[in-house]
Amino acid sequence: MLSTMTTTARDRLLDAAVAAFAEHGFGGTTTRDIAARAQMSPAAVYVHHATKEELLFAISQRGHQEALDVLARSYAKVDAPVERVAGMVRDFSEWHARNSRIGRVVQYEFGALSSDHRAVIADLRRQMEQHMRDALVAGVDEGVLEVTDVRGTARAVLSLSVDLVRWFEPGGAHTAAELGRLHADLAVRMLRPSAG
Amino acid sequence: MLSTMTTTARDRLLDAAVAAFAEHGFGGTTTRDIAARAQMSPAAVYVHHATKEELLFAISQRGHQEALDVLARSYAKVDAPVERVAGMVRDFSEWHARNSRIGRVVQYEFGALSSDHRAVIADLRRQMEQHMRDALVAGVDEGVLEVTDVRGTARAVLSLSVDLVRWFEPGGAHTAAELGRLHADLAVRMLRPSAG
DNA sequence: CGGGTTACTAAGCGCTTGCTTAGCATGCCA
DNA sequence: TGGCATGCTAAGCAAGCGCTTAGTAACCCG
Repeated sequence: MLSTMTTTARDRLLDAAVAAFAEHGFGGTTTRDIAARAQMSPAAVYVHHATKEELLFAISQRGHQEALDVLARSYAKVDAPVERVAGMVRDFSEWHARNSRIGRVVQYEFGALSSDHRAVIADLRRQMEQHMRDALVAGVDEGVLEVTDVRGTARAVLSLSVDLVRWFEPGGAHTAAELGRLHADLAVRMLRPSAG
Repeated sequence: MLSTMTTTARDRLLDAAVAAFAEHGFGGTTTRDIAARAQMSPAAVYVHHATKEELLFAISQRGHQEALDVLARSYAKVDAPVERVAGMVRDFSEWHARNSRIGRVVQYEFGALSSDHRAVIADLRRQMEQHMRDALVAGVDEGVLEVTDVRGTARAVLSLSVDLVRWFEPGGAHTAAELGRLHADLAVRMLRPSAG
């Protein structure tokens, strides 16, 4: 029961911090606000995390790792390059829509991390871009994708998914699944060889 | 000379605030930091702007208006739908690359605005999306673009340009002009009717 | 049962925050 | 020439900040 309670309190704190950071930004959020959202005293924050920045790092690392896992799983699941890229974009967009608050925090508060923590996160980001580049290169090698600037195009394809955290709201014009399908379709059209 | 000096001091303050907000976020920036960057005393900030939030609003309004003007000019300059969309994406991406710090502030600090100011900015954003939707619809009507979800696709096309403020650094792998051309090419491929 | 660990709180320390006040030089207009 | 507006600064106020300290209740293991 103790370790269950511990995990619960820690997670309540992480959830509260995600909500607060997404709403007011890292610099605009007080540790008192986080504590209140988690229904604890201000000092309780420091039982589980040494500083406010470590709370952000925990959120950022978990968020990036989850997103990377989504991308890696979608990469590994399919061999045919076109269908593989489509699946990656679909799942990556859908994850960002379903986790848009977390996405906003991890994308926009990168600069608030300490330089050590920033290096850890930057490495996770590099891995995401590498997965997408690998997927593009495989398609080019098989002649089913046409990409002249692999680095720039990989970024552009990922932008489609990432940027939706800026405006996505559950209950809006699109569901997460619809956005995933739309973006996958647009990405495939972006990458297919021009006719002729 | 007086009005020149006034404009200069006001603009120095705006520039300083853009740099500070882009680096630390709105909540993480102190008015003392802004004043120091503009080489003034902390109180001088309040000679030109009533509150820190009004400074952000001035930056956000100016930034959004400039970006909207870029889009509107590119829309008006060309009639042929495919070339028009290509020009809009090229110029919009290039502007965001050349003004990535301003772009970061106006995109990521939207939530820090007062609700009155937020309404003004939201209207400018609506106009941008409307311009892109109009451009897509014109192409669909002429049969030279294929778009099933106009609203979602317009957002996706704009995402290509906007999202680059998240990572673009002058002196990186791409120049602003190169990114504009790349994104314009990708957008056109996204929107062209499938062969057959 | 007793020593130690864990999860927490009430209170608060020292500092920083957004913003204000009082005052001063400069330049313009009557 | 005198009165007033403008653009600025030095000093500082009340409030709020991140984080610490001292202490308590509950549980765990020998």
